[in-house]
Amino acid sequence: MSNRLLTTLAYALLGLIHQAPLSGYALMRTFQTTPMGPYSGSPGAVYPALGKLDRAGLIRGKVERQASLRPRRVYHLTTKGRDALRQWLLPAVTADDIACRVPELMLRFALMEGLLNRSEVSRFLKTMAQAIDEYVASIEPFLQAPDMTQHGRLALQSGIEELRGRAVWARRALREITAGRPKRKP
Amino acid sequence: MSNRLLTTLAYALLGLIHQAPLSGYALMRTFQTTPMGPYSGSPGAVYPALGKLDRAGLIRGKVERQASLRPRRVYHLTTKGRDALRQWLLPAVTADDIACRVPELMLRFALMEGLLNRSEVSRFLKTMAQAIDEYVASIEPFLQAPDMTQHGRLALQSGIEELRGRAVWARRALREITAGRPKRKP
DNA sequence: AAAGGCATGTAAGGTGTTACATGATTGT
DNA sequence: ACAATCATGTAACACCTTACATGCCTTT
Repeated sequence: MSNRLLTTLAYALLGLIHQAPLSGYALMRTFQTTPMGPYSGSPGAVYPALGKLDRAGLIRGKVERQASLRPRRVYHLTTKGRDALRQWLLPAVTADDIACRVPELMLRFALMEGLLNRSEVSRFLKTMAQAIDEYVASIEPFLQAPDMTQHGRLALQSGIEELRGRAVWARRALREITAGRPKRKP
Repeated sequence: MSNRLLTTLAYALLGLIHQAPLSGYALMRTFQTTPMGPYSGSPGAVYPALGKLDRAGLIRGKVERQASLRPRRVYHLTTKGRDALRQWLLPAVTADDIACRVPELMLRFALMEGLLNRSEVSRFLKTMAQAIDEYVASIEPFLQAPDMTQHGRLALQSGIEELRGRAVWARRALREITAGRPKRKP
């Protein structure tokens, strides 16, 4: 079902490297020190992932400090890596994404700047708002379910409110991003 | 740092079994069909986890259909399992929880009914609201950072709004849960 | 009697975590 | 000279996913 070629971590690495060439350590630090939080700042995840991306030809590391036993590699994106990143960023948002992968959607949004054009970004945000509406409509009936406990109902309400907030955000972001490109008067 | 004995999935299983004795299949179905979504509805995760919990003495399976080659086990919680579940549910919420583990916090809230008393639940919600305030205050400065891209800023705003909404929710839930126990007039 | 849903389980494979090991650079 | 930080990497281990295998039960 999921025809993803890489893990979320790998795409996050590609996205950050696209914004600016970085070393493995700098990538780790980015995860640790910014609110991008839990896409893992552990060396045991980042270095093997970088090695794989390099072997797959999606990134290339330029070695500084060459004569040393400890090389320091600064990675940059290859054309192939750019394409792979675009393939991940591009798809429209589905209700299933909303049910299971909201954090990944926000990561995609944060990393798509400069890789998707304005109409592709608009499509992302529009389909995201729609998918939220659809998913929320599908889970709201659970609020009335008779076997729902008080805590279950409250937790579900919290989830629904979170998603409604994200839909509002998506529509606001859409306006902000399309701003400066006013509609031509007929 | 994390002195957790079990995985989130294992605690989720314990919590559901506490609400009502269930079979492995019924547990999987619960994950698949309710908005508890992605705590995994895959048999390759659920059955081994149940086996481990059984061997550890946290749950016990009553076998129906005994003579058959395919037993059907209905699991119920042992005293030891109840204690382990309580240990997971009880701790106050920290800013680090907010940064990395919000979904798990919501799961804890949904499953603590009937195991924690009213003052323990109150503490959970109060510390959650406080921890959110604290964490949001710590990440808000990033909005003004000069190297922030437009998408980065928008994504961060979305995250901040989500957390603010959860803090509002926590305080509302606190009122709802403490309702019916009015303060005695002096 | 066949089909489809109920129900339990295993095997292979990939990924992430933790902990550790090591080297380089900078500040005191 | 020493400590702290920068920086890269590996090994052991647990876990989850996917795919598969198997058996029971109800409906048509």
